[in-house]
Amino acid sequence: MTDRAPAALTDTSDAAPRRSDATRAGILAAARERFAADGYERATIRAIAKDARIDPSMVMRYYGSKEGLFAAATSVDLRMPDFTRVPREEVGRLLVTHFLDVWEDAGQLTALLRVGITNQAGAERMREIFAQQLLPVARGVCPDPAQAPTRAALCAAQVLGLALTRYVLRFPPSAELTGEEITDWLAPTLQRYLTADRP
Amino acid sequence: MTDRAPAALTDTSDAAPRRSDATRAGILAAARERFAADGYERATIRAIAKDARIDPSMVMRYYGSKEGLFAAATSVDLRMPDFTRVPREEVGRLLVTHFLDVWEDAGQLTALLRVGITNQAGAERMREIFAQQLLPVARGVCPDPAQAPTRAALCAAQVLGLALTRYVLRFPPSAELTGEEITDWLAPTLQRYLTADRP
DNA sequence: TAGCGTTGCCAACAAGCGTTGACCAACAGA
DNA sequence: TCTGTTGGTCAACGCTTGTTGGCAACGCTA
Repeated sequence: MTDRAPAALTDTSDAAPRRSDATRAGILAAARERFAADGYERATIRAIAKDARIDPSMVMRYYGSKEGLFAAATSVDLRMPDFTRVPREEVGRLLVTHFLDVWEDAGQLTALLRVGITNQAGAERMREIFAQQLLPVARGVCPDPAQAPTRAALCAAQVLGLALTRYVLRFPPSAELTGEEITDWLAPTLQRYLTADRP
Repeated sequence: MTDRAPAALTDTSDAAPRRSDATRAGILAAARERFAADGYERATIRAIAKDARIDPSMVMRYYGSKEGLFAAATSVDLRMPDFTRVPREEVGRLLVTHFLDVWEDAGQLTALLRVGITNQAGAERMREIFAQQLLPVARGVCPDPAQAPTRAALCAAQVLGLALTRYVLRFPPSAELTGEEITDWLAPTLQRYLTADRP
C-alpha cells in the first residue's frame, strides 16, 4: 500500500537507487525492442516480460499498465543541435545527418513510428515531439517565421518517409542506401524546404 | 459442399452475378474503413461485420480468414499514367498531383499504409506495389536506368512521408496544406529525384 | 532475532479474439 | 410440390490478452 504511484517515468537520478532498477531498465529495453519490432498490439506484455526474463505481473507493478509502459518506453529526445549557430546553407545537410545518427543509434524512434501509426496515444506523442523539437528549429532558420509550421511539416514528411521506407517497410533500395548517399540526396531537399523564399 | 473456394478475389464481372454481391461489397467497404482507421490488429472481424450489418461468420465464409479479407481489401491499383508521354520537366509535378488524386479518392491507401506498418504481409504488399507500379515509372524517366531503384525509393519516401504526416499522424500543418501548396513544394523534389544527373 | 518493506513468482480472472458448425428461411429448377 | 442450393443467424469452441491478488523469499534496521 505504499507505492500507489505505479511508474517512475523520470528515470534520471531523482531519488535513492532501488534494488529493482536493473529489472526496470531490462523491462524498458525489452519493451522498446518489442514495440519497434511488432507495433503496439502485437507487442504483448507477456512477450516483453519473457524477453526481460521476468514475470508479466512485474511489468504491471512497475509501469501500471501497458499504456504506462509504452509512455515510458517512447520518451524521445531528438537532441536537436542549435541550428542558429550553423551557416545557413548547411542546415539541410546537418538536419539529415543528425536524423540519421539519432535513428541508427536507438530503436526508440522506430518503435515510436510503428506505434504512432496504430495507436492514438502514439500519434499524439509524435505530434508533441514534432511541435516541441522540430518546429523550433524551423522557426529559427526559415525566412518568415509564420511559414515555420509548413516548412517543418515538409521536413518531417521527408525524414519520416525515409525512415518508413528504410527501417519499417524495408524497401530494398531505400534500406541499402549508404548514409552518404541519403545525405547527398536529401540535404538539398530539406535545405529548400527550410530556407527557399518560395516553393 | 459446392463452393470450397472461399473468396472471389476478382470481383470484376467474371461470372454470373450473385445475390450476395451487395453483401460482399459491403463487407469490403467496411473492412477498408476499419483497416484504415484502426490498423490490422484493432480492426476486428466482429467490428467489420457490425459495420456491414452482418454476422461475423459471413466474413469468414466469403473471405476465408482475416488475412484473406485483408488481401481483398487492399488490392491497390495506382493507375499510373504513362509518364514517357509527358514532357520531361513535368514528371515531378504530374507525379505529385496523381498521388494526391489517388490518395484522396479512396481509403485503400491509408488502410494499406497503416497495415503495412504493423503487419508483415502488409509490408510485403507495399513492396510489391512499389516494385510493380512505381519502379517502372522511374525506369522510363530517369537518365540512367541502373539508378531507377534508388530514384524510385527516394520518391516513395517523399510521397509516403507526406501521406503519413497528412493522413495518418495528422500533423496539423501537413493536414491543412492545400493540394496546390503540396504540389508546389513537392514537385521540384520529385523532379530532382527522378531526373537530376547527380544529387 | 524479530519486523517490515521490497522483489518476485504463481495461478487465476474476465473479456475479447478468430473461427467453426449446426440450423433456419428464401429461392430456383424439376 | 418437392428438392437442393444459397444467404444468413446463432451459439459455442479454444485461445490469448491485460490485469489482479495471494504468497514466498530476500535484505535491511533495530
